[in-house]
Amino acid sequence: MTFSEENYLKIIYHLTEVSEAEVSTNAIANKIETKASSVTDMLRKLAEKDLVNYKKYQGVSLTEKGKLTAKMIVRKHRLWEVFLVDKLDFSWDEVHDIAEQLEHIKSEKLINKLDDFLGNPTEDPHGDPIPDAKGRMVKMDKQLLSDLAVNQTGICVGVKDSSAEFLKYLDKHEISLGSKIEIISKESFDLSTKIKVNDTTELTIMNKIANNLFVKGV
Amino acid sequence: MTFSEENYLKIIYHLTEVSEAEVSTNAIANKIETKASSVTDMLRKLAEKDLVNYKKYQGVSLTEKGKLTAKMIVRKHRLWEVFLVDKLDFSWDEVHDIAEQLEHIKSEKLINKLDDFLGNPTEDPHGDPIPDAKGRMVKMDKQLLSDLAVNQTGICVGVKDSSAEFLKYLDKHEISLGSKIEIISKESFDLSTKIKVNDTTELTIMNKIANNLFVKGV
DNA sequence: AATTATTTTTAGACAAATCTAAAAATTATA
DNA sequence: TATAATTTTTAGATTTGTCTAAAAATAATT
Repeated sequence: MTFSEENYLKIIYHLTEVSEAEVSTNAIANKIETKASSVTDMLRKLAEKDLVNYKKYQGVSLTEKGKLTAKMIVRKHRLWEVFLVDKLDFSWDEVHDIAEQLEHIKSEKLINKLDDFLGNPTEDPHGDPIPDAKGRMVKMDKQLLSDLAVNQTGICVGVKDSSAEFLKYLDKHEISLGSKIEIISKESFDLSTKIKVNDTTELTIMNKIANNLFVKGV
Repeated sequence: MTFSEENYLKIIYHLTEVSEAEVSTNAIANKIETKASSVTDMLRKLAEKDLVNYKKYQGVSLTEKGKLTAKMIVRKHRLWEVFLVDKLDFSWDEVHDIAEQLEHIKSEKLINKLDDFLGNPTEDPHGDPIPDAKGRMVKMDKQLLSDLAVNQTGICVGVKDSSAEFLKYLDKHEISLGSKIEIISKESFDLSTKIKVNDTTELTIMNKIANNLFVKGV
């Protein structure tokens, strides 16, 4: 299993996570920043190895084998992120790129020992679930902040967009996992929302923010 | 800097460490398990990048730039080994292969934070010195066990051969870093040595063992 | 010193992963 | 439903690191 093959599997996994439907060649090409023709080549190779279901022009999906492989990569990625944040004191906007590298380290024993060392966490620093050694993961019931009505309150439990820019925005406004967020009012004209963070600070956020923050109702 | 280039630099570094002389193409080929022709190709490439001094048929040595690069790889390798042993509870014979992968992770910040997390160790689990962020390393004065005379005593401070086989042999006979070793007698006929470990166990070892164990005189 | 043996390099080929450009299939639109 | 637009695939080329086999240089031996 090469570095590149693993990246394709991971991308396909993430793309099927949201929509469930077959993934298109172009969708993969965009995510992985390569050309459609390169994707086609790789899909053939992965199909050959029975990791994806691929029919020309019809898009791809992961086989069970492919799905498990992808989950193990995601597992490694997220465990390393926990390590970086909890043990090495990285901030949550710095860990993605490093975990992209660490996720390809091959050693089952290593990842299982790391899992234990970290106390078998079920979520990474962005609130995403961590698959266990068998690929199982607990899915938390969470909703987008934008789905809360006025006067409702939620606890921040994750981010949908985990780009460094968005995470830094949250840091700046002192929103992190566990923060209490109350919807004060909504402005339908510009789709902005006024919220109160941790019972103290009032803040007006744009739709782009509310659509990318996961909360759990209280 | 590719994975492969880093491996070549590291090998050349280790080969020059022992003898100081120019390294031959074949010496590298043997260590890296590849063909001499492949080595020639790579040496050209490394010379192009000003990482090695290379003249056809004359062998190679590292430039200052190449040496520092190699030291940073060694630094990463050894720090990760410390992490694996101290934090994840691996035994000293299991860590080499995993560290071979981890040493290629690219992030200065990561390795410096890891260094701090581990308490800025100066030696890895095999007693080898760990270069600091600037490439400096403390070299301990150590000698081979085979250089001790009868009745002399030393403290085990490192291994010359860090193969899993040798390390497991040492484990079996309860020799580890810090063990006290006293030379009881030497048999010149078969080059064997009778030693006493930690003031308790007597043991007869072959030359192959005594030549690969570093001790510090007491 | 001449010849043999060994080491090293060159030349040409290959596999993996990518690319460009063109062809084929699918989807959208008039 | 024809035609246009888009997507996807094919064909052929490129790069990186490797290989084999042959040639060139160096080292060893008689």
